[in-house]
Amino acid sequence: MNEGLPKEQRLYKKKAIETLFEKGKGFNFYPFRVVVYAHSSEEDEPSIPRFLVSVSKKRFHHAVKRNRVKRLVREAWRRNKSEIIVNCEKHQITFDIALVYTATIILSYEEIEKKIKQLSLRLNNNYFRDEENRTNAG
RNA sequence: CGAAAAGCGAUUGUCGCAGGCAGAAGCAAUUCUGCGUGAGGAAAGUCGGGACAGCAUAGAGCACCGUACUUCUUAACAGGAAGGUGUCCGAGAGGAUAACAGCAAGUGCCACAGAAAAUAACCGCUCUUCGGAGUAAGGGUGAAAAUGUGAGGUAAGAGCUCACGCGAAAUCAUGGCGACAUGGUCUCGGGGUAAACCUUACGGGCUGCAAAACCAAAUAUACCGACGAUGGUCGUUCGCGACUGUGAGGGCUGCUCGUCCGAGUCGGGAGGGUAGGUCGCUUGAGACUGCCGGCAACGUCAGUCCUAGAGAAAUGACAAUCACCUUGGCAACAAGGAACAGAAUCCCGCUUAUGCUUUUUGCAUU
RNA sequence: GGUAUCAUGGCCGAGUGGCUAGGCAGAGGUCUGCAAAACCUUGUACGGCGGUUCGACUCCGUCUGGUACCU
Repeated sequence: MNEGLPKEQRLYKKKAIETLFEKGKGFNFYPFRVVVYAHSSEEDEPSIPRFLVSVSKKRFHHAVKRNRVKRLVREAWRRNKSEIIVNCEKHQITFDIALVYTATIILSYEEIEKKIKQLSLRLNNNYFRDEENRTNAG
């Protein structure tokens, strides 16, 4: 039952979004620019990944196409984030992530899902393996 | 070849999102389960018009803006219907189209060319006392040149006069609710331009759901410059209160009035705080069907139905089968395709973008 | 979502319905031993479509694109 995407797993508060883009670290991962801000959970914050997808009006003029891209990306994320949830709970981490779609064509669902899977793997390696090493060492 | 209207896949499975209803758990926030609902004809542009809300349940005058053949229709409109007139197309029947009041109220403008662009005299013509006077027949440039033809008339000419036309204003008669049409009388011949100023008639208060209302949270004010009422009467528990004045300044649209508030206000540059939730929010000039009235747009009445309400912003993804279209094929089938486009307070229009399917209907040909 | 406003050469920017100024930049030349500066010459524009008008950058409608404000 980890495939849902309720409101608490989405990033919708203005302040949280500003914090993410201010403090988070970004890197390019075609077809996305990924911005991540992983930090220890505070009292009122749950230990889960919080997700945001953004498609610029500059690349897709029509709202129909923007909606299509957002729906595909959201769907792919929804199906492939279960491992990150487990890791977040384990390490008491709030994991804010923004996916900015930078390609100029609409990729198929298969391609996007493939990319999201690769991304998920990379995130798990970069953020949670380090945490484990550090806790073990410390 | 047109015209009008309707539709935009269906079912199943596995996940997912947003409202609603019902049930269960919980002190509550909320969670779980079930059922059912969830983009458009343009949701778009924001070009008209409203509803609704705030400002005085919106006042006067001027300014400003809009509209412009008539009648009807509508909550209203620059929308719609039926007619009228002009222009264009057509042999015709007929069709298409029009910001379609006024330049005969006033003012302005009309480049270049041309004698002259609107109280016409440069050439020409005629007369002459050689100073000049009369004259719009001829000049051919221009987008536009002073009503056309003929006759009379004259020094030469001219609507100067007459006849027949053309066009216009006024007026009368007939028909029509009316725009207008037909005919008569009389007066005229004034070039174009009002999407030039303007005139006439009618209409328009301003701002917009980021309006407005409520709850919660958070605060902090000081400095500089300008302007400013604190009077009277009554009551009094002597704190003050009521009534009535003077009043800077502010609200109401740009100005003037008018009106309301009024003890601090305005301007300047600093500094601080918030930006979370509820409501507005979807039952409405609603939709569909039928009768009747009307040429029609549309209206009255009756019955049935409830049909999105998000908020970093839902309405989705994948798979299978069946339908739809195109191409190939006798067929089975195979390959490919499916437009324009995504609600944001809500309606009525207009405009723009659009692929196909279905239904009704008109014309032409066979 | 709503309300305004703008669009003129490569860039900035004026423009009463009648030939679209000016500056910067570019190109060629003069000057110089070479350059700079100066001077001379020169190319390049009215966002698209339609209407009014004899004639439209200008007036009107519509479409496209940009900018600002309201929270």
